[in-house]
Amino acid sequence: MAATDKALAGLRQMIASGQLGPRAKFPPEPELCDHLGVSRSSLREAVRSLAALGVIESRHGSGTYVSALDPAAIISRFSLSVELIPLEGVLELLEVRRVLESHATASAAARQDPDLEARLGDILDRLESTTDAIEIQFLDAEFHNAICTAGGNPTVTALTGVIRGRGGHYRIFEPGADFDAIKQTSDRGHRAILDAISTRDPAAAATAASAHIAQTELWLRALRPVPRPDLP
Amino acid sequence: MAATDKALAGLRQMIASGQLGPRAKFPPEPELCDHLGVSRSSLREAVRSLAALGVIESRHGSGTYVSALDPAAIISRFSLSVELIPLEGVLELLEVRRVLESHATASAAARQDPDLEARLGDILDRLESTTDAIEIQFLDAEFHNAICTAGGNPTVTALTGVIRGRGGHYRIFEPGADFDAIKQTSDRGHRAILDAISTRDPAAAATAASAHIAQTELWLRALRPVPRPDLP
DNA sequence: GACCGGAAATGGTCTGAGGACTTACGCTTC
DNA sequence: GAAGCGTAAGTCCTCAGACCATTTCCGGTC
Repeated sequence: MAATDKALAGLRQMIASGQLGPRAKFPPEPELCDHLGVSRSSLREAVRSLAALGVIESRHGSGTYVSALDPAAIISRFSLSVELIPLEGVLELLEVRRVLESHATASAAARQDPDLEARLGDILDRLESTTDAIEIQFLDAEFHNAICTAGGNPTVTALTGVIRGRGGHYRIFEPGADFDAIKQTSDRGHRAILDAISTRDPAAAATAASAHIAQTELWLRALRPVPRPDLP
Repeated sequence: MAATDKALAGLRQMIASGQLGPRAKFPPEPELCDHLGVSRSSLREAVRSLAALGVIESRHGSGTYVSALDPAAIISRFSLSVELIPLEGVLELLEVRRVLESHATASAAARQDPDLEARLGDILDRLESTTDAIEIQFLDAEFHNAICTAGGNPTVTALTGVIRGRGGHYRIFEPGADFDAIKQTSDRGHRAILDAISTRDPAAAATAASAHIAQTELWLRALRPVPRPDLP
């Protein structure tokens, strides 16, 4: 087996076997090299691999540690790769988001949480009164994120967040011919979701969320916008 | 900015900017080092990071390439990290699987595909006639995988597959007091799913799939099995 | 034209050295 | 005695150079 792969397997097994639990500290690099039988370069490449996946963390001057192994945190690491997926693949991912967020919205509607309703109402008020693309994206994320969080499953929140982040790289809300029509439809979609949550109607909430995201998919398919450079 | 991070950002931007599309070849390492202003070690660690995420691939003796950037392939890379998540987190993930696979099963039921039904029936026949834990897991995976594939969204198939693979690390089907009861319930659950698909009833299919996976969640919560070592 | 062997290109691994950051400890000071 | 501070040890980070392993390509041979 190749050196880096051997180191990778060794590190993974130290965690998988339970020898090192969440947040545990690894031995220093020289010791690990000796234990695994590879050079420091190979070991470090293996460490970087697992760090990229959110499984371990290196802290300069301190040591190398197992991460908290929190599923939401690990899923969030996907944004590094998901953000590079071309539009075709993003549409596949949006179906995942539609299904998951529809479910989370239904869960949120099933709960009795006046605070959530007030916060969502506030977000929508601000959202409806702005035409700034950056602010629209920010408030939209806040709205959906609050609902998913209320849904109760952090993993779902993280996953939908990653996908939404990728979708946000495409400029739907760009000044142009369709801007006003799109913005109005989007605003109405948000209101429909909030109404369903306010009336404690999970089925209506699921439908409204599903329709709202399906609408986004349609716009992406129709407009085929190009990804924009990173925001400031 | 640290050297490795600088290299990482540079590589990502080469892809994000469209300068290098799917399957494109990177310049040789020495050239990249020069271009990015970092040493070869730092560059290689950055390359390993992106390789771990399924974004790029190094081929010994040939070169370094952008991957196909296929969402399903990228999601499959998650299994490396998901397999290390403790039971608590796995239960959160199983809710994701339940929702997604329920959706995919409904989609499969909505299609007219006699081939699928025949194949699923064959799998279930074999599944019902074995008590070998390894074979049970294999056939179970084949059953669910065939349904998700028929659902039509490869991303969903990959995601549910990753989560199912993690669940499979826990020995539910272990010879013991409850083995027979659990096996029978599981078999009935599979039949219910196949029946719903055969009768082209998406709603029933979604319900059956959801109930089947919810049952798995209950078993995991109740039995709290320990992860088993890797299979041969 | 097909096969084969060697040379070139390229990533993989190892070693050694020095730098940068964090942490802990002992000292000083109040 | 407690707080602040500086030093030293521990640890990861980066660089440089050399050599190995694999793939690819090209020319020669049959």
